[in-house]
Amino acid sequence: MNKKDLRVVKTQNILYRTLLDLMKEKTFEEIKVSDICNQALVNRSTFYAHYNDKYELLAEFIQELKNSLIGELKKNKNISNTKEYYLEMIKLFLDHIEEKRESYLAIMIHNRNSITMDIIYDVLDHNITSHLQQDNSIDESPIPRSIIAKFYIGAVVNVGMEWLKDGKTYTKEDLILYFNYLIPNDLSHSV
Amino acid sequence: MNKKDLRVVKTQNILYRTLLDLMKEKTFEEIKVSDICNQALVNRSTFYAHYNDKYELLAEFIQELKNSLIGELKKNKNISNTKEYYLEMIKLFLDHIEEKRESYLAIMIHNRNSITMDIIYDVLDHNITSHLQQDNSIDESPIPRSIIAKFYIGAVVNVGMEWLKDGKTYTKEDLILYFNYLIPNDLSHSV
DNA sequence: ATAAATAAACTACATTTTGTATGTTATCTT
DNA sequence: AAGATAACATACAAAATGTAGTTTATTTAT
Repeated sequence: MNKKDLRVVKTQNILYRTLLDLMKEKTFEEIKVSDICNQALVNRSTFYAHYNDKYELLAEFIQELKNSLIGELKKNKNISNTKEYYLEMIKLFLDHIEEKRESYLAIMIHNRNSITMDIIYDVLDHNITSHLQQDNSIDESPIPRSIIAKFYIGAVVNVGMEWLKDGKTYTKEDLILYFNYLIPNDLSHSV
Repeated sequence: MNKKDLRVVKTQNILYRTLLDLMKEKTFEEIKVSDICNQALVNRSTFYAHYNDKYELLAEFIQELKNSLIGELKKNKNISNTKEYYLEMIKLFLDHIEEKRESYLAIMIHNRNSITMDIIYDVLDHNITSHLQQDNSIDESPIPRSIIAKFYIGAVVNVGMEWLKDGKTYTKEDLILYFNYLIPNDLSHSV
């Protein structure tokens, strides 16, 4: 297998990085291909040699975040159907958004919560929902599994995003403690 | 006070309506001012007589939804600091998204959850957070009020949006019942 | 019902941005 | 060191934007 041409790696990195920087200043839509190229000191024709348009560059940006989150969540070795599993998931999720803080803030500031939410929901949804499928502790639940999943995913993500924006008023450990209170021992909510 | 010129009302309505229709087909960004005008049978120069750009039209669209939600939530006469208040809030919220279903679906399909979320979060956040300020039943809570608010708002909105997208697999009454299970009697989560 | 007001249509134009194509120069790989 | 190829420079056609000036049609107010 051949190593990728250094020039290609360098150009793509710098374009990626420049997009990130520009998103701190303006909406993604306000960012023109020429803006990226000017700031990156890359010729515009070179840009088009790599991407068909700016949306492709953004897609790469998003995919990178998704992959990172997916990788992070895989670290969860807890296979129990208990609260511990979900709390561990949340911890890994917080680790991830903390690590990618710069990226998430960039897309949140000027692009509304939009893109962020979708990235995270996609991944978490897939993970949590599939786990819930096998969680027979909620067989007797009066609430459909999918609703339970949406409920807690929405809750955790919303708190997480606020935490990032707030500039970490609380420590990650604080947050996990709060979630420990907020999430019931019995996810099935059976009475 | 003079009545608004009929021509103006007519044109604005048709532009608004056309934007909504087009958003069912493509991304907001893919929609060109000329697309709107062609489909609306309105001259492009007329468009610019009303709005500086398509973003201004979208802003109006969003504002309309916000106002509608604000109006809906005001119907809550329950002033207690109990679970009833929050459940009533949720009911009104569900009424709202059901009524504005077409609009919400339009912005969700091609524009990712983005805009939707922001509209709703803004309004709900303002409402719930300010109510929580006066809720002294959670004075003793180990969890900050703002976190509690973000948690349940994210949860409810995420479930609500899924409900819309799913085409109402459950009735509104079902949903309210589920929320009744999912939301604890004691919001403070004190042990 | 008519006149004055004004919105909408029509037309034209300068500007920006996009996406593509082509030849040259610089850099990397083997 | 030679061949491969990425990046640069330049040019161009097409699309879309935003503005301006003129004419036509509709509405409001008398």
